[in-house]
Amino acid sequence: MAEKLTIPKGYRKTKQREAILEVLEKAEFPIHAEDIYLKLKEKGIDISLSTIYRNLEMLTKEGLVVKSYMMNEDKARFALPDKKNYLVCEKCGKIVIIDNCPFDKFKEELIEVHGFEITGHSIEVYGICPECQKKNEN
Amino acid sequence: MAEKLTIPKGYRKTKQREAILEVLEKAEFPIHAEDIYLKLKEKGIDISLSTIYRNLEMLTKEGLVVKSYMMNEDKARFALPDKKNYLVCEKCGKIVIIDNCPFDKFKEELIEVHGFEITGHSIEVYGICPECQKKNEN
DNA sequence: CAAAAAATAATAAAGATTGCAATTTTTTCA
DNA sequence: TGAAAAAATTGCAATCTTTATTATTTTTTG
Repeated sequence: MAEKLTIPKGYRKTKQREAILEVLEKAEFPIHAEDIYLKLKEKGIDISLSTIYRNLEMLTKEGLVVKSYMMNEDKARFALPDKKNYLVCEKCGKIVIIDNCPFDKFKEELIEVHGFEITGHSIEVYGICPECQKKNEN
Repeated sequence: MAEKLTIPKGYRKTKQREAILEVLEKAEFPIHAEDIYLKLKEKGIDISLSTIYRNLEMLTKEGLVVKSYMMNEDKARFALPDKKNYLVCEKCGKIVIIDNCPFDKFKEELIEVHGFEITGHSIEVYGICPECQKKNEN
């Protein structure tokens, strides 16, 4: 849980940058650029949306953050790499992170079959969460 | 290969619709709305981009088509469901479809751990293809 | 503490997607 | 077959997310 995220080498330390990293650390699943903007606004930290986008781009390039798109959404989400594989409930939209991603078992198979050198992956699973299953028993 | 795609029940048969389905059937990997537009233009079929978007939305809702976003691209791609899991080369952008997706083996595990009723999934793997590995031996 | 480099803010611009009103095409059924 | 009704398409405007730009502010360096 307590990831020790620091601003990557070669980049300056600014309060905006640290605030963005803090929001990403606390987030329980991938969030939108605007979510970061609003969360910081709540805390009284005024920041420009473009600063958020610029920093997210940098953090993604540096590998500290993973960008993803979710089912039927036309805007990107950002998360720390350990939150990049998730289940989404089609009814209520709940997002549940997949820990211990079973992907590694596939990896070898994929390397063998396709010859790719694999550097990353992202898995999105859709379904209906237990609560919504109970609600909609029809 | 020869998927038998038909316009879903309750929708009218139009040449635009059939043309869009044909392009999707022939595509080897997920493509952009604009790719469909250009492919049809080549064939002399003049169609409006908004018609393409409207139909893609309908086909996605009906489950005939899967929408996805690719690494560092800010526009959606569309494909038949059997092409939704793929490898992307980070160097040359080549896309290779993953057949016989090993996901089913995980499915049971995910159901057990999270209680979700699973309806779908999508896997994107990044890496470097064999050709680019050879080129960049440095 | 002053100069140089980097980052931020604010706004404009770009690009993808959706909405809308008018027109055209399909379907229906008399 | 051939109106009439329903649905779909067009063309364009509007919207929304993301990127680019430029002036200003903040950090860093020595």
